[in-house]
Amino acid sequence: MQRSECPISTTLDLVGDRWTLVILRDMLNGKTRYAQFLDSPERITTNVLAVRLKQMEADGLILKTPYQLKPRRYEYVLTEQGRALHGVLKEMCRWANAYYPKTWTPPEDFMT
Amino acid sequence: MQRSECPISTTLDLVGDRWTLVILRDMLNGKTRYAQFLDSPERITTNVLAVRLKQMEADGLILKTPYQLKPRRYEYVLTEQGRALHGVLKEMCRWANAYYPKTWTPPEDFMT
DNA sequence: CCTATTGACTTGCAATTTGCAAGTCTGTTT
DNA sequence: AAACAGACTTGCAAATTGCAAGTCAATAGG
Repeated sequence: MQRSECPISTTLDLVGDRWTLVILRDMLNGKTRYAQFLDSPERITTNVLAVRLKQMEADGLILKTPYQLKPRRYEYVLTEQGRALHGVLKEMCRWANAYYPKTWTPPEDFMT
Repeated sequence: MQRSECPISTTLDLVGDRWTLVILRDMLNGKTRYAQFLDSPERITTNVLAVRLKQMEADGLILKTPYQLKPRRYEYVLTEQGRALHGVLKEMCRWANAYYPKTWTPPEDFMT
């Protein structure tokens, strides 16, 4: 449900919460599995992770695919649409590095 | 309270909600006053606007200044730190325009 | 067979944020 | 006095988040 046709509010309708872009960061950095996301420094909780992943899948940002059938195990991979949010995350890194000097410097390949 | 020292999560600790970047957009587009924000197409509610503005001021993104003393009236202006989030919003416009074709095209000067 | 393990969630509860709608407060102006 | 404008505040309910523990299904191992 779109709040308006402004591109900014449209984007925020999908990713304007505390966690979605954190998960996207992890996926851009190669994480695909449940336990990997749980292991990030921000310590997302399982209920929030589950509901965010389901929403991201519904929004077309990620795909949930089985990586093993016995027992059935899943991984989550970015779609092209999800991957295209990389620019937003890069700009966030630039901003935080400028105004919060204690923040980590992102790997060079993340910023290219 | 920072979740981690990752620049992305640090940024999201400040702007990772449904409304802060919508307000920032309005301010980048010249809005400064209460009624102007209330008049945006997304129809923010007064309680959310009030609490978001207060938080943005506390975080150093905006300044609340009186524009008139009788009766006392306020306006909100971006700090340099707040203005520097423009890049994030530009990337959001690019993303939404690419994947949600019905979204508005931002003014050229917004994207420069 | 039973127990233990792993991965992927789910549940119960409480606090916070959001949304709806109405209201209050202050200081004017008419 | 009543009306108006601006800047919030309040009451309520729904949604999101956070904490902690739990459940479920399908193994694997003894």
